[in-house]
Amino acid sequence: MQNEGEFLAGYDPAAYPSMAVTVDVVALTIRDGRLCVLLVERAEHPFAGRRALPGGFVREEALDVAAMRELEEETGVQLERVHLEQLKTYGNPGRDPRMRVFSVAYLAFAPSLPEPESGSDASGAYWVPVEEATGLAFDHDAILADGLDRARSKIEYTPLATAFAGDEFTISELRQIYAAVWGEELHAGNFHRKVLSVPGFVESTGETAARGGERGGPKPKLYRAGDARLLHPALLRPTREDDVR
Amino acid sequence: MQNEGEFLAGYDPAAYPSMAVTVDVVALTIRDGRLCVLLVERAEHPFAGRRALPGGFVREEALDVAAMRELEEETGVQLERVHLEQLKTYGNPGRDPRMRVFSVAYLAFAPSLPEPESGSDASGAYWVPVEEATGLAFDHDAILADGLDRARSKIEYTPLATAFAGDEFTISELRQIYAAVWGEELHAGNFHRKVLSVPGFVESTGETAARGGERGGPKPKLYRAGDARLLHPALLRPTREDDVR
DNA sequence: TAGGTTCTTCTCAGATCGAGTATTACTCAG
DNA sequence: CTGAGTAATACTCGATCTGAGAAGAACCTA
Repeated sequence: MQNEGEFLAGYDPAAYPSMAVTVDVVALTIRDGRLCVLLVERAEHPFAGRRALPGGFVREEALDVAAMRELEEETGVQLERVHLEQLKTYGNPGRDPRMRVFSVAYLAFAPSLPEPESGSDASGAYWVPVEEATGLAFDHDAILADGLDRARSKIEYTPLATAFAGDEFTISELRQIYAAVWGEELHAGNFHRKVLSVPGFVESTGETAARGGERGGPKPKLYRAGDARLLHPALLRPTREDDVR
Repeated sequence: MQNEGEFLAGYDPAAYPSMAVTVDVVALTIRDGRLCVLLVERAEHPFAGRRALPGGFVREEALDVAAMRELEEETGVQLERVHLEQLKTYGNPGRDPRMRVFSVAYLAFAPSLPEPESGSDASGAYWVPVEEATGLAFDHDAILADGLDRARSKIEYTPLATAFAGDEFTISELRQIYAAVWGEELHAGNFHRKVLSVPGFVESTGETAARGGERGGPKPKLYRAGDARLLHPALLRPTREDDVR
């Protein structure tokens, strides 16, 4: 882990506090049918030039306030419909070569957002498909993996997949969100039946989309998120024998 | 926007209030058919004389090592079969009147342990039925509530209920564990069918208990925990409409 | 020995599941 | 404008899972 020799050589631990608390955010969204995570390019040592999860030090504020602040700073967007929940805290000695750093990781589900402009002063943040988000700084690979696990199981029994969609969406769009997060296709007819049969998952707007799909098909009906907080019954992933043992 | 490196370079420890990181443990067990939590009586200010979750400062060690250490110090027992998992981190400013304290809470599932002797130098820890564990120090009431939520849902889709049992147990004992954690009775026949039908949940020892129940009934067969890490299908709680919305 | 208790296995109807089919409405290429 | 292909939605079917209850045998205490 401590491959930044020059940096560490000039670093005097005694001059600084021996520990710090940060937040790191695993912010997920769906772009072009792919599950993407928000990454930043690190300018400073350690891990200069490497990609990392957005994050920073916690100020005199609550933890979730710090997480939301970091997320808004990186995306440059006021986030209203974003879902944010605490994921896990990482504090192994040595995970940061400078000092003992405890990082409280958060998981965010965001509807598709504009790419942060690289020219703007906002930040050097950008969305990356999760399969391509490897080799991150610190232990952020592990944090991302934990976030993906959480996201994939959370949409099974909560309506949080709707947090990836706009205010109004079609059943088909919702199905594509599940497909993107789980990385596998779903049976359209069964998914349709299931979503409509779960009380409070979605509610009809009474409207239909302005036009059908790009390659044909009727105009789908529009729905918005319902008031359920849990899905009963749950929308389970196709059984994966491997994960069971 | 500044990243961690820039922040650290200009960081003056004297300009900021001191902070600390602690672990607190929600240790659960079943005693006499009741779900109990391990509490300690605080000797020092703040909250002197109040009950609290066992916990303490994190040393130069991993977080889960700190949690296990605290738990062993309080129970005075070497814990081998205990399940320990991270619960959530609490860091609201003001949750500790002395300074900013971030507490990483852990959740432990323990088989029934002997009551720590109050005469011993081990500690002033004791098991308390969860319904009676109110008015705790700091924000420990909220931490305990979160731990109970987690435990109640975790035994639905993982075999962790077996962590409350001994090495060998009967289906009936397992059912009483579920009943104690969920706070409701379960249909014995259906529970029996369900447990045996989930692959890897339990495996037969081939033995039967030395004697039947205290008030009659045949000698039940003995089982031990199987190798499953997830229950497929899950053992869902009777639907609670209230919790859904 | 009698009566009550518990373990374990069945039964049965209703809900849910995955897989497939059918119908209709739409888009696009030519 | 038309025909081919695609997608939204509804429906069918058999397999599986569910909760509720019943039954029989084993076992305890009185």
